[in-house]
Amino acid sequence: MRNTPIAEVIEGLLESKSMFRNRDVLRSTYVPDYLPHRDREVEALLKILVVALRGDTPSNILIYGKTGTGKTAVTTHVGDELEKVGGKRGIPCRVLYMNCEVIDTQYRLLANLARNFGKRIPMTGWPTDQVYSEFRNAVDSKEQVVVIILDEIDKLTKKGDDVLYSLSRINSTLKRAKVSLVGISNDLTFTEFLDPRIRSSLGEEELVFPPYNADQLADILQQRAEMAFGNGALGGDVISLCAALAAREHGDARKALDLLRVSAELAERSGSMSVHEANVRKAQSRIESDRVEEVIVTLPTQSKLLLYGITMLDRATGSLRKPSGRTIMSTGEVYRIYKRMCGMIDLDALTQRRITELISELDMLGIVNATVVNRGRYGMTKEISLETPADHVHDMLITDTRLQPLMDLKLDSFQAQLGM
DNA sequence: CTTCCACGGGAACACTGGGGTG
DNA sequence: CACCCCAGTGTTCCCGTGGAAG
Repeated sequence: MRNTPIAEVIEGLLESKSMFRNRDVLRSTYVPDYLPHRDREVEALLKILVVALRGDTPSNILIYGKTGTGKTAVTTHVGDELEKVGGKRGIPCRVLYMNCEVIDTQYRLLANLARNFGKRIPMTGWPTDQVYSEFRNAVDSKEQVVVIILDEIDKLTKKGDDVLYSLSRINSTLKRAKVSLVGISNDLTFTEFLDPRIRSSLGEEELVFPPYNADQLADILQQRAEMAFGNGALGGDVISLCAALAAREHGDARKALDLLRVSAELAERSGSMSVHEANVRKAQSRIESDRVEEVIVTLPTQSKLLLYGITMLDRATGSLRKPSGRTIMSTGEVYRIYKRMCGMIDLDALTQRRITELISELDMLGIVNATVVNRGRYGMTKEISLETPADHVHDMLITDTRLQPLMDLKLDSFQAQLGM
């Protein structure tokens, strides 16, 4: 291989037979024509929205369900159908999909909506209400039905109460057009923090998507596998294993699909023409470690340094701890280390208030475990422990150039500094 | 009943990157 | 051009609060 020109290697790889016929159908973003085990949900959603084609205003809808229960797939699928039928019947019907995890401010949401109607809105600069009226006027410029899908709507509620309020009652200001909102959330409790007026108008109808069980997941995988692979590419138990593993995690179809796709990719890379159970097991740990790595390398410098401090503490106490147990650290300890390290690499230290917040973020990302405990006379703190082996995290962190000066920091001298 | 340490909400601030207007 | 307005981000400052150990 070493002596072969790269061009030839590429040629060879391209010509070698692939077990895949169509890899993309295994991605969770792919929406098939038929969604197994979601007939009820499709029908329910369609029933609510179809009144728009009779000239009435459809209710606003909230859709709940854990990740990978088909919320987005069902909604976009129904949206497409609605647009098609509307077009056939001469009723202009627009379905706008907005992912609030990406479009996460009021301004950006309104600007994106307005741009869908050909308005030119600058990225920033205008007052929000001006963007709102641009959008409103664009919508009301003719008779039409507009369905706005707000995916991950819970991400918006923190900073976007106002926009939800105005959108939810936009209909009363429209003369010709009709607007319906479809909010999608995986947090069942998110309306609790909402202004009651918004809550009632947004949640006129509510749909809850139950998680898939293992059999249903297997059906979904079977459907996709037929499109994705050539004959005989899958070993006997591969699908049921993927389904079982994903079912264990609240019936997440996205996870099941990822498992199947990555298993197949691993098998292919190892030169095999079929996927086996072993590939699935390997894929499982691979997906998780890829996720962790992705999260860690994209962390802002301050969080990296904080995490670096946590790994150092973990490693330093490693020799003292029982083989099974993790090192448990408190906020105070971690903060002291962090501050010391800031001095070493010439970085402004953040306040403890802020660090508490960063720790919580690391917790939500699943990098560390942090729970608040009340130790009575000894006050309140977070008990922090690493979720992934310290050495592993450590190796990823020192690839950051700004953390390089800390590389030579040896464990023993560190322990000495701590007085251990 | 006190005491202790940090949690976490809220206001306020500094800055950035973009308006529009005279 | 100078100038002020606006949204958004990341941060600091201030502070009331929890709840078991002492």
